[in-house]
This record gives sequence, C-alpha cells and structure tokens, in this order.
Amino acid sequence: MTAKPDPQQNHLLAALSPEVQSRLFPHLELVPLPLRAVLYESRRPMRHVYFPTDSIVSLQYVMENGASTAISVVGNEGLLGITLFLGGECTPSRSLVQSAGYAYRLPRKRVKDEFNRHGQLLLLMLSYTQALITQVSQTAVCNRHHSIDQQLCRWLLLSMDRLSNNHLTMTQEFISNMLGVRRESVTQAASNLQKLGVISYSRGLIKVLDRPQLETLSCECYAVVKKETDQLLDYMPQRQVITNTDAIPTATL
Amino acid sequence: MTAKPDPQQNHLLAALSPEVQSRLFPHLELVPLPLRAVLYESRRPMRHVYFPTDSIVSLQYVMENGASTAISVVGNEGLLGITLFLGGECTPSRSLVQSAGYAYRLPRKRVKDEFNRHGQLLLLMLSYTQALITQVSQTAVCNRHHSIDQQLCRWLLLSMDRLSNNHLTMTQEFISNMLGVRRESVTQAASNLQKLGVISYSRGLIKVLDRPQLETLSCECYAVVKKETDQLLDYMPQRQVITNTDAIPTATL
DNA sequence: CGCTGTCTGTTGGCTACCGTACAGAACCCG
DNA sequence: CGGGTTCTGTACGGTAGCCAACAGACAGCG
Repeated sequence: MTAKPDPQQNHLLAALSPEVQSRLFPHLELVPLPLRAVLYESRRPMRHVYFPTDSIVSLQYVMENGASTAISVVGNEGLLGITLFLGGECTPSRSLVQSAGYAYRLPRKRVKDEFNRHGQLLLLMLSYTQALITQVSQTAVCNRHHSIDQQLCRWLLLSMDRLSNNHLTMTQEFISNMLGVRRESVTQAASNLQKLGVISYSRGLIKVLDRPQLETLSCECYAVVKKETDQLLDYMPQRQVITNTDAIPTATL
Repeated sequence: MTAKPDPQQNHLLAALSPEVQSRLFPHLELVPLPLRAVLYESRRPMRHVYFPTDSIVSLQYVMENGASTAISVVGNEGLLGITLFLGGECTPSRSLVQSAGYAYRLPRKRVKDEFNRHGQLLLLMLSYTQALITQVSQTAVCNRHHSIDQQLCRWLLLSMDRLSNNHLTMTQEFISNMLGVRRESVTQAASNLQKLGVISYSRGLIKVLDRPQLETLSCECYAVVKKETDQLLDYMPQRQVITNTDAIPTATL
C-alpha cells in the first residue's frame, strides 16, 4: 500500500522479457486511482490500457434500471482494456476502482504498436483474456446457484488476493452494488461471518481473521478462478512468441 | 436445415478474403453435430476449432454437484475453440450441441499456422472473443436480476437467431439445464407464453408465433447481445491486418 | 458540544423460486 | 393393442432474498 510504486509489481508487466520491458516501460505513466474512480465509463471510448499495482478495479455491469453487478475483479495479476486489442472501442461494462492505489497505464497507440511486433505482450493479453473469461463465467454460474453468504466469501477472497494485507476498505452498501444484491442481505451475511469469528468489520473497514475458514465457507467458484489466475503465467516461458508453434505441444491434437 | 452445407454459411468464414479462404477451406472438414453431442468436455484438451453452419452449440458450465448453467450460445455467427488461440489447452466449460446440424472444423495446427501469418483469422477471432465476453457478462447479470420468464424469452430469441426457421427442438428439461433452473419453472414460464399466444409447444418442439411480443417480454439482455453480435463484422473491412494501425482511428486516443 | 451524514442492524410482509412428489398425456415399439 | 418411456402439468410446503421502513451507532465538523 505504502510501497514505492514499481511496474514490476504488476505480474503481467513483470513477466515480460527485459527487452520488451525496456521498450515499453519508458512509456508507462503512473496514475493514482482514488476509490470509486471510473477508468472506463460503459460504452465510452478507451484511451489507455491499465496495469494495476496495488489497486483493485472491478468490471461492473450497469443495467438500464440502474441495478448493477460486478462481473470480475482485476488487481496486480491482470490489466484493464483488453477490449482495445480485441478490436472493440468500448464495452457495455464500466471499470470502477474498488480499492484505491496505483496503476501504470500505456496509451492505446503504444499497445497497438507493440502488437505489430507480434510479441510477448500479445501473448500475455491473450492469456489474461482467457483467465478473465473464466472469471466472468464463474460469476454467471455463482449468481445462479449460490447463496449470498457464499458469494460474499468469494468476493472477500478475490479482493484479498489482490491486496498485500488482510484489511478491506469497503462498505456493505458498496459490496451490495458489486454483488448485485440488497444492502441488507450483505449486512446479514457479514453479520453471520462476524459471529463465526471469520471477519470483523466496522464502518467500511473489514478485517479477515480466519482466512482458511473463509475459504471453506465460500463456494467452489473462488477456487476455480484462483487456480486459473495462478496458472496464468505458467505457460508463458515456453510461449515466447506466437510464431514458435513448436513450443506448444501438438501431440495432443 | 436441409440446405447443402457450405462454409460460407458461417459468417466468420464468409467474412474472410478469397485469398485466406482458398488457403483455409481445403483443410475444413464437414462434421455432423447430432443433438446432445459434446464437442469439448470440460477440462479436456481441444483438437479443433468448429465453425457451425446450421447447428447451435451451447457453452455449458457444470459444477461439482452436477448443476449446470449455459453461459453462451454459438451458431453460424461464431465459432468454438477460442481457448486454443488464447493460449489455453482447455476450459472449465463444456460445449454441448443444442440443435443438431453441421459444422466445419479446422485442426488446431492449421489455426496456429494461420495465426503466424498475423492475418484476418486472428482479427476475426479476437473480434468474436469480444462478442463472446459480452454474452457471458450479460448472462451473469441476467442470472442475478431477471425472472425466469424473461430469461426463457432471451434464450428462445438467442436460439432462434441462430436458426433459419421458427421451430426449436428442445424439451423443457433441456432448457432447464441450460438456464440452470428447475424443469417445473420452465414449464410454468412456457405455459405463460403459450397462454399469451407467443409460442406453442408440444413434446420438445417449440414454435414461435409472435416474435415481436417475445422481444418485448424479454429482458434487455437479449438486445444487448444481439447488437454486439450484429456489429461483430462491421469493422472487419477496415481492419484487414493488425499491422495496419492507420486503419484504426487513433484520433480518439 | 450538538448537528448531520454515513454506516450498520432489525423488523414484517411478500414473492419467486426451489424440492418433492405424483399424475396425465403423448409417442415409441414389440 | 398394450406396456414402457418421455414429456408436460400441478400441487404443496419451505425458504432465500426482495421491498419498505425505521432505529441505533459512529464519525466528522462547525
């Protein structure tokens, strides 16, 4: 939180080779992301790609009647703006800062230029897109099948993983907007967790006391997303460039 | 349904330039997709990319306890297997044939080879990935906020759009698996629609009688996904190759 | 100190959806 | 035609989460 910002704090930036880093890093711009800032408004053009270091940004889907649901959480394991390289100009969702901190951003043009080299950055963004799709899918399933209690656990865990400490600053009202449920339902669920001694909270500050217990109380959705996120960078060393198809085992075809 | 299969029936294949087509089409293999066939089992390696012509395939998410939810629908507007080019080997979801028909498939290796040319196919798949993310996101929101009645309308419309007629062959049991709800709930919702004269059905055959009415009864989710799908190929002519950044307006950066 | 706004707790009625159980209806086949 | 199977209809109780309304608790601030 108070550590000096460094591009290497973002896992994707850190995974790039020194060569690519030296080409890209001079163009990175460090920007503070205050709580509740909106990086991309829904259906508005995007100008940058953001790589969070110690901030957390949620992709929030806002409906016509104003109701909303968060479809994914992005921290230093990922990036915002994949739409830019997928070929779109904007998305139906908006990006909302859920936990204040910093991010590095790269102008859209630089990203396009880097793509033209068909190098690591493209591969990284493709891999991350895969992880993102998993997260969004899991959110869809979770919304259908799991209780608010379980979903709160999932949400707390996903957020915790993207911070260095076990303190979360978010009100129940805010969480309710993210989960797409009533504030009172969150109060109820949080109260249950507090009675169990798993968390303690007061006026927007949540402390996680028993993380293992939180994981057992959560639905399977958390574990699925976590696994995918952790594996994200595993294959990268073998996939230096997309032109090197031999690096990808084709025996399983 | 009974039309002679032709690669051009798939919108993505049809959007490729004659040059790319002549390179790829010889490697296309026509495969029949019988009802309930599974193209990719969840977490199993994928061997081909599929381009449906007159079939419909659902991406179905199966949970530990066996409950499931469909997170998207793919027909001749799209393709299956984006995971392959995103860098993954498999996904947590499975691909289930929801309406029998045909699809062309391309061996994984051919797709990789074509990517190395950094041409149209990559762009197409990126664009389609964008549309797919929208669809999955919308499913997540819909699961949270909308009634089963509305979701049934959405599902019928999405399926209809991918067929050439207004007949859908699927049982209520099947639909319930797709929506992730009880079969009885689907019976109730379908019964409501039939009373309104919007559809008629009997033993797995559903006829849509009043499509405009179906659209008004559906939630906004259908329209959002439809719009995104329709726009999918709009930008392609200007985006012949990814190296041509000038073709993409950078003034909005 | 008190005012005000924010955050959390609680209550009661309501509805959508679930779980279970079963019954009729349509088709399939010997 | 008769018997099994598949598909659809219905009914009943249970419950999770919604809606509305309100009350207390804490913090900031003049």
